[in-house]
Amino acid sequence: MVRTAVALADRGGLDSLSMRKLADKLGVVPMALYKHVANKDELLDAMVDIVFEELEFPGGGSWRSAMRARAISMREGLSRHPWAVGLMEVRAPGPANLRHHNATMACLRKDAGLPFRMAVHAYSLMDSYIYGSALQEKTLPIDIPAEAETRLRVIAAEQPSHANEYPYLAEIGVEFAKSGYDYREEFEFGLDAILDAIERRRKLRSASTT
Amino acid sequence: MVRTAVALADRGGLDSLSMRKLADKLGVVPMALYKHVANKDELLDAMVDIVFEELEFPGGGSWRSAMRARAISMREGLSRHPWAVGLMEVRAPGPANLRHHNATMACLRKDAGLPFRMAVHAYSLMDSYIYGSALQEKTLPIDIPAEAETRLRVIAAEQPSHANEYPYLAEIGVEFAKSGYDYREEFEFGLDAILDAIERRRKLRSASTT
DNA sequence: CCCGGTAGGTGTACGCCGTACACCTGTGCT
DNA sequence: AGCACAGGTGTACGGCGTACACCTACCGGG
Repeated sequence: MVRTAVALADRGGLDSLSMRKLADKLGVVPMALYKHVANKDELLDAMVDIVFEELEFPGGGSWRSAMRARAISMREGLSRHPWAVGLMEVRAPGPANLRHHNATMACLRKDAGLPFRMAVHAYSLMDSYIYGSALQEKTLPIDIPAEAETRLRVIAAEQPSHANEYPYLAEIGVEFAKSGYDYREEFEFGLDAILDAIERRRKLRSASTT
Repeated sequence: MVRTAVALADRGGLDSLSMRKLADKLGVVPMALYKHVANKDELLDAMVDIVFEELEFPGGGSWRSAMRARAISMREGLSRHPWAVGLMEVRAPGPANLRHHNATMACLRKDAGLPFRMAVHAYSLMDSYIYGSALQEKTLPIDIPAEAETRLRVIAAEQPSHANEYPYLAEIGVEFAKSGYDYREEFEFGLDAILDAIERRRKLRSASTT
């Protein structure tokens, strides 16, 4: 049932996931669902935990490669399940969710050797970036280069008197029309920048305490 | 009308902003609103532009101080208007929105002297982080230290056999109960880390081209 | 002075949503 | 044989966005 709900939300977004449609898909009457979940929010919680289950978090390597793999896997997961973007950290965490957070903290505390506060900073920084990237990918209306260019051209064209008022926006339109916009590449640039910054602070701290 | 809608959404969230309630608040019948906006989405667009209007973006100083002030102002805005978090970059951008993006690109291109691709990378990195932080602040259920601790304690208590399965989560519960969780402080740590990383890449590039 | 257009408020109605509540049925344990 | 209970059903309520037809008050040009 939860799997079906995830599939429904994957194609069509959260809006097209209603208890009625889900029941239909399962060949059952809407109210039958309430024998398995208390309400729709509980269903969403269960769906989120499925997303967490899909995430991979390799141990064994350096903290940096582990955190990098985690971030990439998470972005991919949220890219597959855009509906989950605003829901990952709300309400009751499921078992996979708990496991994931615990493993991440363990990696930062033990493998990277960060003190508690620093680990929290690093965690918060990385997750904010990951969720923010997923959110942008979900909401930004530039998917196809041509579309992006059209959009920005239209903006300029709508008010001819303002055509040159936003030269930098125009530049974006032109450039993206030429070469496209790759969310994955964009994400990895920022990810590596962030990992660098964390690594630097880690070294600074361990140098000052030795 | 749009101001009233913003006020309604500020207290009570997006869910409690319905055309009917808004009409009520304005002493008018629901359908009257449709003489001023085509549909609810258009209303949301207008509301988002109000948020952009509130943002401050000081010129004059260094690119770094400008971008830092922008980021902080943006986080504050999204903290005041949590409902806007998922809506800032969707659909038709309003005039304040266009102005803001153009000014930001101008700062990165001209003041910071970044080439186009690099400016886009930096912009994407910063905005993802800002939106992600706002999203976490909105959705994470740890607002009051006591509540956070309770939550995590409950998680451990629910399955006594698993009580020690998540030692790092337990640590988080204990630490935050002691000292609280400050979203602003957390945000600024990451913000400065990101600004450092961008600055480093900027210097590297300009060194290699001279 | 009238008169038509228009800006803006009204009332009714439709189809969707989540879900409360009472009811029914088949299965398995004692 | 009896019964509890898991799980499917039907009806109904209140809320939502909004299509559509209607009404009213104003305002500029003949």
